[in-house]
Amino acid sequence: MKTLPGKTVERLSQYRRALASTLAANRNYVFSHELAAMLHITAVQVRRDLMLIGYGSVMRKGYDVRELISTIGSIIDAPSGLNVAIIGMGNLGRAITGYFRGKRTNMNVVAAFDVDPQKVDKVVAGVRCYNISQMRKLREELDIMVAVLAVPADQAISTASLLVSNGIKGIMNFTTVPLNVPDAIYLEEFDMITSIEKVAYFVKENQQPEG
Amino acid sequence: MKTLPGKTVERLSQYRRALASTLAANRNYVFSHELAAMLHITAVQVRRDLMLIGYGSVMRKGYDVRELISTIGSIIDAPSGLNVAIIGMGNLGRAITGYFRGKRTNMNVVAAFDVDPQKVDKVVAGVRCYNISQMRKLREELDIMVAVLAVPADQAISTASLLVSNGIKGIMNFTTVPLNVPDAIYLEEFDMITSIEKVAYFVKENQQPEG
DNA sequence: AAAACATTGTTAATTTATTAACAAACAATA
DNA sequence: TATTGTTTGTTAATAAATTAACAATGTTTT
Ligand SMILES: NC(=O)c1ccc[n+]([C@@H]2O[C@H](COP(=O)([O-])OP(=O)(O)OC[C@H]3O[C@@H](n4cnc5c(N)ncnc54)[C@H](O)[C@@H]3O)[C@@H](O)[C@H]2O)c1
Ligand SMILES: NC(=O)c1ccc[n+]([C@@H]2O[C@H](COP(=O)([O-])OP(=O)(O)OC[C@H]3O[C@@H](n4cnc5c(N)ncnc54)[C@H](O)[C@@H]3O)[C@@H](O)[C@H]2O)c1
Repeated sequence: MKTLPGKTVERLSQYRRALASTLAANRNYVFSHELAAMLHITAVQVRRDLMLIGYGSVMRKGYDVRELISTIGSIIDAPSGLNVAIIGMGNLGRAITGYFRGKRTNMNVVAAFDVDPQKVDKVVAGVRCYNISQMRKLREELDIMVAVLAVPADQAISTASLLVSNGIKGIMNFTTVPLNVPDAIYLEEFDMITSIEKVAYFVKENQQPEG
Repeated sequence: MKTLPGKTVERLSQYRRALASTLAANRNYVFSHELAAMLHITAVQVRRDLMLIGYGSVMRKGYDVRELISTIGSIIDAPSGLNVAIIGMGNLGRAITGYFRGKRTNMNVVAAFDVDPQKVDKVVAGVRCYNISQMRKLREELDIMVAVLAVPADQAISTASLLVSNGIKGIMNFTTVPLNVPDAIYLEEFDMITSIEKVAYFVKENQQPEG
């Protein structure tokens, strides 16, 4: 299959989450407009995304929830699951680790890393924290592909290059420091202040974003 | 000024952050291509965004960093600052509260709210936690406009309607529950699992998102 | 079993967002 | 002071994302 647009990938992840809650509510079928309402988007958008992943089999009473969940999984999930490490077991690192626990996803947080002896060897939400010096060894042993970077700002750049040189393939960067990584490494960044400033702007303008 | 596209607002916030670090490095002017490099975007994009906010005065040696910071502020910031509350002082609530501390922004986290007696009346990173029952009163007294929702999933919907009925104008939703709020309330949502699943997908595909 | 209705998949149209192209505005250099 | 080089602001072109339109397919109602 052709590589999907990033936006579609994001929505597929969200559809799956919405579908899981649909299932939890004992509904076995959903219409495109129901899925749309849950995500605050249009039904056409939903249908178009599902078209892109070639989701066919449908009766005229909506999509088969279980089937769609599994189809989405077959598209966006790595076949054998994907191992994730948290780098920096501070407030944010702990919040993320806790968040993953119990979520039924195809991803596993298999390790955390820190430099602080107080954090090392502790277990949080079932995840053990190792000294960052063991990164190379454990990266390989545990087959860690993706790192969530949650270290202090002044450690961000050096830690990111350590990750890259140790064979990490994707980085989710929560620090506010813009990272430079090789093209082959997929980098995603998020900053709450940007998000909240956006909320603030549109609250001030008292309207929705144009476009 | 015409309402800006949401994407541009996001980038303005990021420009400002990048500009602050430029200033910290004792540079008083930046070129569009330098700003672009810091955000991994193109110089044209930068120039176009600045055009949209009508940023004029420029000598031929780049943008005046201080001036640009203040111009961006005059566009995206609320004139008198904007007060924010954290709803749910758990792991994530604490991480966000700590994150705001010391960040020079126009926004202030002025209160947190929780139901747990263990959390109420405690102070974290300079922010006091109140019982949620005091929300209405304090919302008004402290002029809280924006709420960051970080309560357990099963409390999300009821808490959101409480926020709305108490006069909150914008919500940053970190729970995984899709909220329904009146049109007049600006709603922004974020889910780490979606972001990390996106990283995972493009790592698997071993390429960048198309488009 | 015909008519009316509901829902999908897909193509076409529209709208947004990004990128390219380039004249104008200097600054530096010869 | 001409010439060369940089960098901007803006218009035009391109590309991406969303929305609209609608035929096809089946379901329900009469
Ligand atoms: N993007 C966002 O929305 C957002 C929100 C909150 C925090 N943050 C950022 O995330 C980062 C962490 O925030 P926090 O509140 O958890 O901070 P924190 O200080 O609580 O945690 C940082 C952790 O990193 C560890 N650490 C330090 N140097 C390290 C190294 N070289 N290698 C591995 N671990 C190291 C520290 O020991 C500590 O445990 C900060 O950069 C902060 O600005 C971002
Ligand atoms: N979007 C993301 O990326 C992301 C990441 C981490 C956590 N989360 C979500 O954020 C939420 C909080 O996560 P957490 O790890 O901080 O959980 P947590 O359990 O540590 O914290 C939740 C807090 O909310 C309080 N609370 C419960 N009911 C409340 C109510 N009615 N009003 C006010 N406060 C109430 C609890 O006392 C607790 O302090 C969860 O919904 C979680 O799924 C989202």
